[in-house]
Amino acid sequence: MSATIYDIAREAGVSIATVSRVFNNANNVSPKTRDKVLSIAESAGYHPYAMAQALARKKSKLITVIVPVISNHFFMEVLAGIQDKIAEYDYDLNIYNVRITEDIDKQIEYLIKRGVADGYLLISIHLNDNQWSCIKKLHDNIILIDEYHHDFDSVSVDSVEGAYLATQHLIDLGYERIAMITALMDSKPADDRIRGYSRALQDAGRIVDSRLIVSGKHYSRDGFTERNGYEAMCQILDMHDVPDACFCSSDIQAMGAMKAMNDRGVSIPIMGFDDLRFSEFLGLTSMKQPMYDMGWLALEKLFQRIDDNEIDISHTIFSPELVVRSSSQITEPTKI
Amino acid sequence: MSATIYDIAREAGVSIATVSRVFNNANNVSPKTRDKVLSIAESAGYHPYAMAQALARKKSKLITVIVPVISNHFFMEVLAGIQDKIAEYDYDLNIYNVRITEDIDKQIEYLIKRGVADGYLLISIHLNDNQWSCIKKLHDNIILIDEYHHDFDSVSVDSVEGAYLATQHLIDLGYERIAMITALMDSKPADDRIRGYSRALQDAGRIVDSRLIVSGKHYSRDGFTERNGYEAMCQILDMHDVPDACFCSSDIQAMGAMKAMNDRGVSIPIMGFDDLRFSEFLGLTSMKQPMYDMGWLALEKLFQRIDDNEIDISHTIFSPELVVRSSSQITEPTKI
DNA sequence: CTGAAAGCGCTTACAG
DNA sequence: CTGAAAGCGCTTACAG
Repeated sequence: MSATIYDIAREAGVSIATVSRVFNNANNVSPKTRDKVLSIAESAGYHPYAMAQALARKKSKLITVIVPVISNHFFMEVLAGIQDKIAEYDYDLNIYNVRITEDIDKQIEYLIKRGVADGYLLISIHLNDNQWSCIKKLHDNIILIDEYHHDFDSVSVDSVEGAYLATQHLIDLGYERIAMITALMDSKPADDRIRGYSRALQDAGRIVDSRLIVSGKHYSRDGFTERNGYEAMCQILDMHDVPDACFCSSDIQAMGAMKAMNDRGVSIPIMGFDDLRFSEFLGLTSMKQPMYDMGWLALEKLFQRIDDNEIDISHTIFSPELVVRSSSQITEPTKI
Repeated sequence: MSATIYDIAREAGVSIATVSRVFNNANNVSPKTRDKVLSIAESAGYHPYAMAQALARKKSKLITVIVPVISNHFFMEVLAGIQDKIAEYDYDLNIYNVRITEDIDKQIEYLIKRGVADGYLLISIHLNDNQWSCIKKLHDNIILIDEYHHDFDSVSVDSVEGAYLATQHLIDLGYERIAMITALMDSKPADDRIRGYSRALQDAGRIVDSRLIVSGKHYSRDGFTERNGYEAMCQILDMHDVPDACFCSSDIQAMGAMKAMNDRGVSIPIMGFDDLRFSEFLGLTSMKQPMYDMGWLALEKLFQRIDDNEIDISHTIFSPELVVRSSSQITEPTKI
C-alpha cells in the first residue's frame, strides 16, 4: 500500500492534522512546515486517498453522467462539452449507462441511492411525471439534458420546432409530396419530430398522409441508424407515387437513405436532423443541435446548484438551426 | 442525509455487523434476521455508501479509463465494448481524458496516485520506455488498449500490417501511382500506417515517392478529421501527374477526401482505415479494426489481473481485416 | 448465527 | 500556527 497521512506526519515530525491542512491549501500553516511536509510527501509519492477524503468531507467531488447509449454521436458531443467544462474544476467524472427497459427509473434510483456523486447529469432519459417525482426526492443536484421537466434544471432542444423548420424548408423549396423517415414510434425524439413535421404541413394547408411517414424494420438504437434509414428510403422509392422530397429524423438515417438512393440510381432531395460533424462532408442539409454547448452548459448549471441549492430552477431550450447544404436542393442532388 | 447502517441496525434490533453481512450476501445470517433487515432497509431507502465500503474494504470496485480524446469514433466503439463487459460485474466506470502534451505521463501519474480505482485501462496512450516504466511502478492493474509495451497486458491492432494489406489491395487492383493521405506525423497511428504503406510498395518492387504522402494543414485531433482529408485530397488532385488511387489513414479522412473529389467532379479509387459504422454506407473499402472487441477483451484481462496478479502478461494483437466495397474499384467509383 | 471492537485514511471543530 | 480527538459509514477478524 502506498504512504498515508500518518507516514508523512511521522517523518515530518508533525501531526496528521497539519499534513491534512497542507494538502487542503489551508492558509494557517507556517511556510516552513508546509515546505517540509510537501517535500517529504513528494519523495514518498504521497497523495491523499480520494475515498477517505470523500468519507470525511461527505463530498465526493464526483459528477455522475447517466445515459442510455454510449456509442452515439449525440452523446459523444455532449460528453465532449462536459469534459471540457469539468476540466476547470477539481471534480471527476463517472459514467453509467442504463438499459432502456421498463425499470429504467429503478436503475437510476439505484445509481443515485448508492450516493457516490455530488451531482447527476441525466442525458436523454425520458420518464413520466410520476417517475420524475420519485427521482426528484432522491437528490438535490440533478440536471436534465435533452429532456424537459419543470422540477429539474434542464438543457434541451426543441425537437418539435426543429422538425417544423426542417419541413418548412422543404415546403419553401416547392416540394409537393414530402415524405418523412421516422424511427421507433415510442421514442420521444421520433415522436417530437413527427409532430413538427405534421404541424408544418398543416400550417401550409396540406394534408398529412401517414403513409408518407415511414421507418425501416431495424430498431436497434431506437431506429436511429444508417440501416433503418436505408430500409426506409427503399420503401419510399418503392411507392407508386414517389415523394419528391424527404425529411429524415436524424443525419445517421439520412446517410443510409442517401446510400439507398445511390444504390437505386435515383435521387430525391433530402435533409436530416442533428448536423453531425460529418454532415458537412455529405453535403447534407440538416438542423443543427448545439450538442457540445448543451453538455457544457448543463455542467455549469450543476455546479451552480451544488454551490447553492436555493437558486431557482432554470431551463435552457435551444432552437435547432437550419443548415442548408446541397442535399435539399433539386439542382444538384447529393449522392453517395 | 440518508439512512446509515446504524439506523437500520437500531430499528432491526441487531448489530451493525449483521446489517453489513446482509448486504454483503454473507451466508451466515439467519433467514429471519435477513428478511427483517432487508425489509427495514427497503422502507428506509437504505443502500450502503460506496465510499465508506471502498475505504473499509480497500477496494473501490471502480475501473478507470484514461483516454486522450473522448469524442472520437474509435474510442466510442471501444467504450461500448467496455460498458457491455462491465455490466457483468459489480464495478463502476470512471473516465478521464488527458491532454496530449509533454506532461501526459505526469497527468496519468497523478490520476493513478490518487488511487481511486482497482484497475486502469489506458486507451491510445503512447509513451516512451522510460515513461512506461514509471507508470508500471504506480499500479499492478493496468491494461493498454491500442498500444503495445512488453511490461503491460495489452490489446492492440497491428496498424503497420493493416496499412500493408490496404496498400497491397490497391496494388493488386493494378493501380500504378498510389497516393497516401496521412495525418500528424508525430502521431503513432499515422507513422505506423506510413510504414505499412511504404513496405508494401517496396515489396512490390516499387519506389516510395514521399511527395505522394500528403496531409492537410489542420491538425486538430492529430489530423484525423474530415477536413484534413478534404485538404489532402485537394492537394492530390492538384498534382501534375494525378495519382490513380489513394490510401487514407482513416475513414474519417476518406470521407473528406470523397467530398473533395465530388466537389471537383473527379474521382479516383480510394480506401480508408478503421471501418467505422457508417463506412458501409459510404461504400468505402476499409481495414476493419475490432474496436468493440478490443474494449471488451481488455476489460476481461483487467478483471483477470485484479483477480490474480501472478498471471503472465498477455498481449493480443489483432490483424485488421480488409473489407472491400465499391470505393476502391475503378469500375464504379463512389461519389459523395 | 451474532456482537463488540478495531480499523480503513482522511477532515475539522475545539483548545491552546 | 499546531495537536489531540472525534467522526465520516462501512468491513472483518475474533470470540462466543
